[in-house]
Amino acid sequence: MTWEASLARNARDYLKGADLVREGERPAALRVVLSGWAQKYKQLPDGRRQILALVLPGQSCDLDLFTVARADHSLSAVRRLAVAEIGRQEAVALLDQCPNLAQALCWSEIVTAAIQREWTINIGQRNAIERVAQLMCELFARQRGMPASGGGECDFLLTQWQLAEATGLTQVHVNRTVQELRRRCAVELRNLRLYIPDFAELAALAAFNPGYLHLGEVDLAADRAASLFGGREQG
Amino acid sequence: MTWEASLARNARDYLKGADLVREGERPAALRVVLSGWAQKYKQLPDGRRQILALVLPGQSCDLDLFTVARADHSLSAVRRLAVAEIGRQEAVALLDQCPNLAQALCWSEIVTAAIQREWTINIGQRNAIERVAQLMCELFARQRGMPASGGGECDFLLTQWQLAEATGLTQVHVNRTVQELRRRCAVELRNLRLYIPDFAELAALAAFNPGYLHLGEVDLAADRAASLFGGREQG
DNA sequence: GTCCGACATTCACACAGGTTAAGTTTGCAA
DNA sequence: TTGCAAACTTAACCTGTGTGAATGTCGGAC
Repeated sequence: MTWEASLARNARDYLKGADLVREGERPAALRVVLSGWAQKYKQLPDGRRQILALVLPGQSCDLDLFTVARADHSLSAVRRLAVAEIGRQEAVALLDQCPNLAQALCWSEIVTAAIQREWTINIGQRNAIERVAQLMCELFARQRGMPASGGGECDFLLTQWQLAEATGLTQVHVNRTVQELRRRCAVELRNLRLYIPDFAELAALAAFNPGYLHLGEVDLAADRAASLFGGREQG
Repeated sequence: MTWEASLARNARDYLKGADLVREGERPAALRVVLSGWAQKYKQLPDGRRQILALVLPGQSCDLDLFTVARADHSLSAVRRLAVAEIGRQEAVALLDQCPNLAQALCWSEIVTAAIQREWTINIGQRNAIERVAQLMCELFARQRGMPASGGGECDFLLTQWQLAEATGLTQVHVNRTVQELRRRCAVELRNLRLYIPDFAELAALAAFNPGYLHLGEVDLAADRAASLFGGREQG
């Protein structure tokens, strides 16, 4: 059984908002996003919700969940989502016969942790405009890498409500903020696509520093992560 | 060379505020806190600072930093601090000859990541009282475990200014908040000690749910890590 | 087409928390 | 014992963001 075959054989679909894992459950599978975005989130008893991380195609959702008795956060579909859910036994067997895979997962965990730290300072220190701009920069860079110059476009599957839950703002204030970004011609958001006329300008607005993404740290692990997960390659 | 001997031989002291690692540097050592607290932090270009995590005695600071080309955050001393700084070669040798050590570090990374997620929702969703109360609950539980009933006391080495940087509030508002907690007899803070008369009461104030600390799950995890990674990490 | 639900937008108003700037207390070194 | 810096308090004032509710818009199902 190869990795690719395992992904294909275990594919599964979810509708928008459907939970893959709920906080407190015992997660039993290793999940890899095939298409669409997944979100990690936590909720307070009264319903306040924080999106903790976004999982993009090619990424694994829950290596962390895999080793832990009870999930400390939930995982759900941002929109329609396809994932491969590889059972524990099969996952262990695959990792066993392919140590590069284990290394790749490890590297992905390290980058995920770095992103989580950046989200912490984003929410803790930046104001509304900076927060939204920063998140847009990150999502662009994670999909397309850092543009040498000028701008570009990429997928953007979040509603303004979800954007609010990810940035610790309210949906109303996110709306004001997105419009302000639009007014300044820093971004355009249309049809689930994000258009950035001048990336450097948006990055300046956000005080975006891409170091935490560890792009292009040509590491044995990083190198292999790209090929193993079938995701796009980084320079 | 045993682990304990290595710790003792590589001990080193830092004064309050001194940096052990700065963002952008290539971290070269594995660090373990012997006494005092260390803080991970990030700074924006204009000086706004967010404390990302606190490292308590017995914990390692930077397994993450160990595998990465350039540090994505800084590490400094909360107050006078003693750490063991084990050079890369020596660390690799130790991990090589003691697979349990690698497993333990792996587990510690998993819990650290879970704590980082909790800090994200703390800053993103809770109000000032809840944030401060939550952090106090966490620091108590990490030092003393969850009390079966009643309260207790523990070290608390943060100034109100640092508490502000950790919670995304201002120093002035932290002061108001701590006084409000005092007024409600939820906590007392004196001489670098935190006194909690009734832990359950403080936990309720904070909507504190200790699941994310994964207390008492250690053995299970070591087991699973072993099956996942064959008991050894990459170098 | 037209209906409907999901999203986005707008508005008026409220307030938690930020800002600035003094004090006051505490710890500790000389 | 004094002196000084770090830490903590207090106060007056301000603003970015939250709240609640109504309205507008768009795309897909039928």
